Amino acid sequence: MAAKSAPRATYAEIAKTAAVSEATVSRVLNGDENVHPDRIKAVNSAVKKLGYKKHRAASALASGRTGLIAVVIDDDLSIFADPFWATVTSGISRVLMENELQTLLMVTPLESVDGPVAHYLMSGEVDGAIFFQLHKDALIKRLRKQQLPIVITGTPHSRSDFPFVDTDSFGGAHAATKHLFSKGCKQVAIITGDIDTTAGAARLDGYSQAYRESGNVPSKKLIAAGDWSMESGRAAMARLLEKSDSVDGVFASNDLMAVGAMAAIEEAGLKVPEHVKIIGFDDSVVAQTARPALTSVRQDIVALGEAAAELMIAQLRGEEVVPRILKSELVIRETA
Amino acid sequence: MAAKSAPRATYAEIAKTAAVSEATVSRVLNGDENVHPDRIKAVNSAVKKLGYKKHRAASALASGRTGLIAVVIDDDLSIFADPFWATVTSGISRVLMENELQTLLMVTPLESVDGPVAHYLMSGEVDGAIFFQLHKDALIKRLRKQQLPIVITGTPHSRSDFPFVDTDSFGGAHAATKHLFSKGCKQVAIITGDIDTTAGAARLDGYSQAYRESGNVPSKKLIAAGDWSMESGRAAMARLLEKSDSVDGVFASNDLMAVGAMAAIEEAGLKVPEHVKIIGFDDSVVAQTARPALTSVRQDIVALGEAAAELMIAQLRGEEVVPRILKSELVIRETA
DNA sequence: CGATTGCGCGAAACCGCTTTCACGAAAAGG
DNA sequence: CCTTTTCGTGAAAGCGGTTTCGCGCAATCG
Repeated sequence: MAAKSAPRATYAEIAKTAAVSEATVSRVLNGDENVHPDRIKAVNSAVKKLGYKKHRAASALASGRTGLIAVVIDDDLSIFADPFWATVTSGISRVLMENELQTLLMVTPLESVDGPVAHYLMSGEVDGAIFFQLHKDALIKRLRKQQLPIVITGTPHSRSDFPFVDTDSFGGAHAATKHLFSKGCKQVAIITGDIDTTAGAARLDGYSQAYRESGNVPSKKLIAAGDWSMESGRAAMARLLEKSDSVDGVFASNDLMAVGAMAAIEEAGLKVPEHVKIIGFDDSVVAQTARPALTSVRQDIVALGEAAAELMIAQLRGEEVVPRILKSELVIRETA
Repeated sequence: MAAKSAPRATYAEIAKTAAVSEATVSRVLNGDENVHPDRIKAVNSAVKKLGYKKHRAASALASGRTGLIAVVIDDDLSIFADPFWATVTSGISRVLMENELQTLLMVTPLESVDGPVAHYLMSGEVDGAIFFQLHKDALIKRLRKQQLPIVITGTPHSRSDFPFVDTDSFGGAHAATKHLFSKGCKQVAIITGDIDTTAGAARLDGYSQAYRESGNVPSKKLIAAGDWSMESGRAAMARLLEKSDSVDGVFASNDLMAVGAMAAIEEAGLKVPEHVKIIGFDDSVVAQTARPALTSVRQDIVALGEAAAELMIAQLRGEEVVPRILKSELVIRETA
């Protein structure tokens, strides 16, 4: 049942038509410096003439490099339904592909440091791993110790020396909050995400900072906890309206909660944005389909994935790597 | 920079501790029938004792089977942002993983039959390919001719003998339309998706059929063309309201267009569901965040992916394969 | 100008598993 | 009881690259 692929050219043939040894072919194809220009040319033209493509498995076996980068989503399937991760993944995939690397997708809870996936990653079957939604950093530490190049998408908790990429949550939240004040809001509340996550915490910090810059300190009453879900946004908003009827601006830490909050506001007989202005975060489809259309903090998600892949590639090359924080941008629609 | 993986066990060691030849080890590990039970046991316990894992690259080189299944998304990045495909992919990934196969993600336009991706797929680097969003079936035909196992997600145009999996678009549309009639609607319109796609056409057919079963024939005026986008839904609805002010039910071929239609209805000063009832298709997040919450046809998207993977595996085993159509189900919320 | 160093290159071992081939032993057949 | 099959098994030849090793030659040095 295996594919009856067209007969492949091999080093043997290239070596013959270029009149060099297979060793030299290998050197040329792997960019070894110490080869005479003439031979390089000869090999390259033979390669072109024969339409040669390197056999990945053979190369992997001999060199120990598989050309595979795992994209690991440490969770059950549901999380991948979030368009966010899918979009990041597509960015990763594009960049890797351009660099002759392949994207191996692993959607699975990483049970433990000894689980099958962990084992898999550690056994040299991939050249590197990019993690989303990090739950277990014990595993990551272990992998790093084994020299496996790692990139984390999202800021890791232990701000250790893991290479990571992230959106500027703090800056986005800051800008959103500031915008609400500039629109004349006096009592700006926040609906936080899960503040155990670094993104949740950073967004709260950005809000607080902007609040302080406005000359006041946000009262506890203006901070309502959510967990990223629409329903939690609705509940949080309901609580805010109860505690303080003067809330006239809300920064929700993601779009889903913002939409939930809008529902609560409407249920309370108030109108967005007349009575309460609101801003979300992510600029997801939901922000665009909401009515009124939701003002939101936009992150360039594809770019996030691309950055992750680039960090990976840098590591593979042995370059030093620094975390990368991507700018976010306020997209103004109707709610604020 | 390669990973300094723990020293791997090899066949040599297993053979020694089990006191058999490497050939026998291979037989046992690949499920060859003709091995004495005692030796099978010996090998298996040696494997366990040594914590042996097969070296994929070596195995691939020797056998020509890579254990890799490509998931090919024939489009640019944007399409993968659609949670639909991401969800399908996660279903695929899970099933493949359970069967010791890996998911190779390729998000890229398949330019031509001679493009790099095509070449890649044909050169035996993967054991099979699962396609989404098929644009070029010339390529697929070529791949099949090369014996490469293929599965298509979504009904292919040329209803040739490609193995495919799909949701029952016809049935879903039929049920939705019927539901609108049963709710007392008299003039039920449809907003179609791109009817060049098989899904778009099937949904229109389901609608028409249900309409006829209600004892009437749908007039042309009740059929408005969309292209799956929210904006096209809004425009289509506006046209419908113009042409016939008595429309009191709408089946939109996806959720995004349904949401667009709701906006148009509201802009016309009408209310959902009092004046116009509406049903979408997909039961995506958007259906849940919409206000009023959108009644929609739900497809089990993860199951779709799983089915695709299963079809793939069946082919790999050399079994005969028949297309699989998954049931859809109406999720009733507030709009109908 | 002989001795040392460095560069470019080919021979050959090797990566770890799969598969063909042939052989001895046991089972079946005459 | 001897021949023909069948069955279980190991030796060994790959699969297609990569990499070490060492050799010949030219450049460098004293």
